[in-house]
Amino acid sequence: MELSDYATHSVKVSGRAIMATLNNETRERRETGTLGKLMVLLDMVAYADGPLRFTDIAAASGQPRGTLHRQLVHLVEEGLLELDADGRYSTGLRLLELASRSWARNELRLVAERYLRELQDLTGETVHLGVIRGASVIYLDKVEGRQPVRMYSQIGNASPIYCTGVGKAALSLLPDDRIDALLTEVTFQRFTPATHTHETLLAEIGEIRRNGVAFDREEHEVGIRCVAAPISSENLSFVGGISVTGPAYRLTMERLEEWAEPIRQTANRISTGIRIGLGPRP
Amino acid sequence: MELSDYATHSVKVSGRAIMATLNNETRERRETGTLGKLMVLLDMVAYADGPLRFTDIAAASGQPRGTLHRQLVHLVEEGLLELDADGRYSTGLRLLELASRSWARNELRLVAERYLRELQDLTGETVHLGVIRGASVIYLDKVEGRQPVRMYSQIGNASPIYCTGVGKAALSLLPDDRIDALLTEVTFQRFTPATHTHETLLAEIGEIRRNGVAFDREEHEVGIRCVAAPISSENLSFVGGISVTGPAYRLTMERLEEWAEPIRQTANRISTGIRIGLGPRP
DNA sequence: AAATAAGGTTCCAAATAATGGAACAATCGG
DNA sequence: CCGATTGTTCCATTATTTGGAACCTTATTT
Repeated sequence: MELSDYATHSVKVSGRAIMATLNNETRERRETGTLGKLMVLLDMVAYADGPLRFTDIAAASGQPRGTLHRQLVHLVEEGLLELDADGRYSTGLRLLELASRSWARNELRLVAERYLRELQDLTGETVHLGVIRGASVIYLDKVEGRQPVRMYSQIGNASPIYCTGVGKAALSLLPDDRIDALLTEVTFQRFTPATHTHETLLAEIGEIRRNGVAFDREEHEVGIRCVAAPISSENLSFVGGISVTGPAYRLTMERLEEWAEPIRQTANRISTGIRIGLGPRP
Repeated sequence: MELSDYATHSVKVSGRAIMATLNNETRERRETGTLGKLMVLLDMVAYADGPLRFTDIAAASGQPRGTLHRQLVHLVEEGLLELDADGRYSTGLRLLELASRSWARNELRLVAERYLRELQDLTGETVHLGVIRGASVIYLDKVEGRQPVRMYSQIGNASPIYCTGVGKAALSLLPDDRIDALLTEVTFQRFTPATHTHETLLAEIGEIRRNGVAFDREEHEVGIRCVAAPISSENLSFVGGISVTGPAYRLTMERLEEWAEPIRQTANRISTGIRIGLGPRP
């Protein structure tokens, strides 16, 4: 009942749209056959507001019941979905298990680890590492201060590219045509009075390119500011960034300016580390 | 080169074996068609020691090159795998993204959250929440002390059932025939001098049933002890547990005994919370 | 520099798996 | 107890996957 509108829309938008891989000149060819169909279901369940019943999924996916049934059985057998006693589907622990492996071995994360910590020590604020995927930033790691933390919370999270420090910093590395291509897919949602529009974002990109750092001036959330600097592989096969984030009352713009230089330096070190293939032991 | 032996074996063992769902009397029917084949590949990459090249995967999977090629393309298109500039495959960020959603919404975790924190406050030590999947314990959450933490590290991690407090506690809830069924799949690896064998484990299960708590007396790692208590849904459709873990020098057996009662109580509250469907707002 | 090998990719007829309509259970509400 | 709703199974049809072979492309050898 209250689950009846997990929005076919937002599923597609937040879930699948992210799929758009960055270096994909020839878009529109996600012919992944059987797997593609299953992933749509997985997305739907993952991005729903709560567990979904068979009927809900049937309605939203438009698949005939017989087909859907077998698909769900397969997903459950593989542990990608779970079916509880009340007949409701939610995502399976298998995902967590696979992601945990994936995360633990991620090369960028391993290289960046110690630098993030250094930045945290220097600033005392929360440090993030993120990567661009499609028109979103996905956070790969986070080092918080002394607080008792909800660490995982941000990791793996996907945020819009246009109102995060990491997103803007990363964008600034891309050639204009790629930026344009990316931004056509984006709908600019106004999170705060300071959130960018397409035009103001493009204007700021120029500035970011000159400075080598991007600021988030409460553009995503009121009361939250950050400084970020870009990271990339040599051929831009991936781009991302690191940022220092905190409450506006503590992070005045003056203070953020002070941190610009160390952030830029750290980002450069990470980029270099990636390029020369520094393993987990730099 | 150095990747040539990512062990077809350990892939199957650590990866797929975990799939064995608990309440599956009629095993041996993992007919998941296309999806199953792709998951084997995903597992292989996820459980390898590093990125794999096409040829490595081809050799290990035994698939003809043409077939394998298309399968990998599909996995990459869906973001489940990533192909770097050197032609090496590793797991994709899509997994992290999905798992992050999954984790954030997990009902058990949401119910348990505040209780874990309470236990952390009481003991000052690290508290874990885990669930049984096949013959492994998968950690769902972790609350650490004041240290600057590597939070994610343990979450999603799969550990053997027979040498973890949570695993043993959870086992103790199951009827003997199900325990037997589970343990036939298990090879008892000797991690420390105190690690259980099949026989000693069964012996301890009786004791755990009487006490309602399980101890890990340096059975998985020398110098690490823990107390754990079991959690379950009404019909045992899932079983798991919570534990308090720490260094042996601080966690004497006397101290662990003192915590037995609070842990038992907390575990009971969580079980009740689950059963009456307490949402995230208890 | 040419020849050879190894690593990847594309093609296509044959084999296999997915599809979806319909018939069949099970559960629910009155 | 009936009718409605929800979930499951069956099976001929349709679509996808398969795998061998031919084909590129890059390293390696002579």
